[in-house]
Amino acid sequence: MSRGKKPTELAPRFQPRAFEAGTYERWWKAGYFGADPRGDGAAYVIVMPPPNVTAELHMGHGLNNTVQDVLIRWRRMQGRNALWVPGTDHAGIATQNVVERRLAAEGQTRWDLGREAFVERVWDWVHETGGTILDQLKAIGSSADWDRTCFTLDPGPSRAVREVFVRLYEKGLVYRGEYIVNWCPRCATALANEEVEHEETEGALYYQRYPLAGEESRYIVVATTRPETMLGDTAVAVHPDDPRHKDMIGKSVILPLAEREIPIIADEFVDPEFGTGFVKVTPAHDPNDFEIGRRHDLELVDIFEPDATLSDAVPARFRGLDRFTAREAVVKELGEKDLLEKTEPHVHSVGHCYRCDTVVEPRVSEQWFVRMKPLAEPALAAYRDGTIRFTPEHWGGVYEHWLENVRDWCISRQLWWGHRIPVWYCRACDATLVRPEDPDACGECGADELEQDPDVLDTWFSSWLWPFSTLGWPEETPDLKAFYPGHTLVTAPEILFFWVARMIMAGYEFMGAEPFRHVYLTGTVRDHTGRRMSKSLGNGIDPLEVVELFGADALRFTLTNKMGIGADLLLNNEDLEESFHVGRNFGNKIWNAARLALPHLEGPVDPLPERGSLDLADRWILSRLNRTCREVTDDLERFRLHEAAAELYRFFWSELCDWYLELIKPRLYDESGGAGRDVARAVLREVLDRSLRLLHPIMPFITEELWLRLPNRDADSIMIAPWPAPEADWDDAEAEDQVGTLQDALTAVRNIRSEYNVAHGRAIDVMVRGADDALRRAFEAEGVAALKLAGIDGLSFDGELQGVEATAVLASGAEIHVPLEGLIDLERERDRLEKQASELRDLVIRSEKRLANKDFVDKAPDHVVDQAREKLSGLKEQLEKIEQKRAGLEAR
RNA sequence: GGGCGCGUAGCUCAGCUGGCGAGAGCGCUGCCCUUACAAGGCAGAGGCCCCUGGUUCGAGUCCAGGCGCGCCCA
Repeated sequence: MSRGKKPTELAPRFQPRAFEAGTYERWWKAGYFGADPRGDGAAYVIVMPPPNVTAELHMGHGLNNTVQDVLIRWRRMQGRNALWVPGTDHAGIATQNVVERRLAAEGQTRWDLGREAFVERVWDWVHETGGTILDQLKAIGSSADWDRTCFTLDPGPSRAVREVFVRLYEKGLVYRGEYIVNWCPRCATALANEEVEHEETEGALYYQRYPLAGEESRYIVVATTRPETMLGDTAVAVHPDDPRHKDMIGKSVILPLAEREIPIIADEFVDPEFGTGFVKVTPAHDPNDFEIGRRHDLELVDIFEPDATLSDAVPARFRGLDRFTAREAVVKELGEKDLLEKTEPHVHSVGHCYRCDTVVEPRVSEQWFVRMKPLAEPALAAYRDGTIRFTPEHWGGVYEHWLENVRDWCISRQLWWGHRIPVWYCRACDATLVRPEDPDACGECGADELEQDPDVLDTWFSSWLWPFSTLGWPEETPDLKAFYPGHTLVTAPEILFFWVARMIMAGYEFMGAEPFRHVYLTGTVRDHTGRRMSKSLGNGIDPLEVVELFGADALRFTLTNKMGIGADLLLNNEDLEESFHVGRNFGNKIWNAARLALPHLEGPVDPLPERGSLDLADRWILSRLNRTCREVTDDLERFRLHEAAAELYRFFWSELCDWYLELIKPRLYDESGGAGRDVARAVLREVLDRSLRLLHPIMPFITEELWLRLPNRDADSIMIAPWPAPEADWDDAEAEDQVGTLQDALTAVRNIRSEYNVAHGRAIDVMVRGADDALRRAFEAEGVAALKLAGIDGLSFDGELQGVEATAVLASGAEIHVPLEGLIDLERERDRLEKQASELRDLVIRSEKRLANKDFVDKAPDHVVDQAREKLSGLKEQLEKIEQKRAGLEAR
């Protein structure tokens, strides 16, 4: 569908709402987002970090997906077979929590409904809200291949999950066992170590007396931060080499309150410096104690119910108490019995559930685990040999450190929402069946009394397969062949361990290759006071509101512009205008540049003419454009998106709009029928065309809207137009030099006008003395426009000084004289010149010092020394002229 | 306890591999509704680049230590 738009349709103001949605619709219908495994060009693949299926878009998603879309659009324009795989995640705990909360509002629990009905309810919720977030991603312009949208609970990814579980089980890398795990009493499930957030907390250290068995008048003192767990103590430990307590090893104490006799044992783990050197050992409720318990074959006394109330394992008076109430009760009773020696304030780290922030309880239970060491080896090697790289680089070290110390992964969750563990237990013969498909009968005894493991798998157990499960694995699909391994992963650093590292491990284990080569970790979005934006703090910004107000391009440009490598990103949630006006204003600038340009591009436009027929301004802008093109491409290659954005902003605004458009106006408006107008039109078309292409990955909508109105397009959409390459013969140092000095001259004149408040309408005469060749030729070539730009009426060279005039000396040595009879204030002029002279004097001194240093002259590279010499002579000339002029004024 | 990051204009930050007369946006000052744009134009003010040492001909940039602020892991 070839489509052109009439330039005259352009509204005077940039109104993104008028076209963004329609443009997106058209792209989609044209199939531009889709990638074909048989497509041309080398593949370039990004898998989208799947947002929670019921989530709503927040600024973190906005940032993340902007980066991905910039990269994918750029690579697509470069001719790569670009695939961006979208999808959503079932987010086990989070989603189940939401639905449970909704049930609670109806006065129900999931137990009231039963497993099947509850899961139905969750599906209802997912069907109701799922997909919202994907539509929201479309609103910000994301060009993902939506036809491939995947959900972690879809049949394909589900099959991959089972396949992986079975393979790992058969390899001995998945095992079941009774271990101490992190337990969230509110979610009533085990968590992986990574799912626990540690927080420094002001607590207390309780010194408790445990009487010696048989010598009740003597006691030892243990220190603990968690007195309530004493009810589950099964030993007291000391360090074997602790001279103070050596003689106590082998004795026993009477555990107070519980009135049980427990041994005093020796274990290397005990830190003699901590407390009294005696530590209580609670193997069922502390990870270290659990290890001690194993070594000494201690009994496990689990004192908690799943909801962290005290169980039947404790004396009747404590049963049913919540753990924090129990702490008070225990402390109170110990005090009453004179068994509490003292308490001291103590800061220690307390684990919290990453989903509900409840204090996590270490608890022994039977769970499924993945043995991680063997999986970590290739993932580590891939980082160390440079196969996988990180931006910012320092995250590589964090990744490496985690992998070196990786612990086994608890993958079972006591939830109902998720992938059910593919394990069946035979009630007849006790066999354990681990199968990718649901079995009908026991493989051992043939009985059909099978019971499936009630637990589900950690959500991350499906997302770690994402880079290949979304492409059809375990089938050997054409997609898998064409699009694996992928290339870039863009995500937030907080899921480096949860997701990124595990994906790399899974990639090597199941595909024999890395899932991507480059990991780009974004910063964190914060509010203007530096707090992380979050739902609970209520300080978030809804990206869709920003799109409504200012447009997706404004959102994207602002975010891109603000994202330094590794830097957090501050946005004012109380003032969206303040936060996003930069992007919006830039859009408006682009829009208005087109409003000027497009009417002049109506009718046939010539191809870019021979260099010989180009004006100075034309040669200059093409040279600058070339530079911009190189820099932007280089920035994108190095993931320096913020610099690409800044470079484009600078080029478009400060060079194209401020100078080029102004310089060619006389030619554009020239009705005389000369060739000049056609040349200007051809160059203008070319420059706009390329600038818009370079801007497209960051600002897809406005660039499309305007690009479609350009004549001589080579594609039906800018999205599939080729990425500009620099043209060797556009580089033009001479033109850059000439225009540069012309800009200096005009700025000097404008400065004088401004200094003396010369009204805008009042044209002035300017006389230039000592102009170098570059300036002379620049004025010759661009005189008409140049004079207009500074409000110059008559320009002359090397004339006689008038006497009463304002003067400026350019870096090139050229003198600008503006006779302003009646306006010049001699004193002011002297001050002006003196100020400039004084600045120059400082520079001259610095410069002379540097060149007087023999070491500098000998050791610095020649070109640096030469440059310094030229600089100095230039400065001296400039200074001399200013001083002369000032002295002249002094004489009056 | 271990590891990492940050400290540059009033504010938010660029400044990557050392050569800077230190930049941008906002804010500020003055002038201008000049027919693409007041969401704009022109001109300008504003900086012990946290501190102290070191490496180097040369340090905002590299190294060490200190101070202050964050983050991650145990």
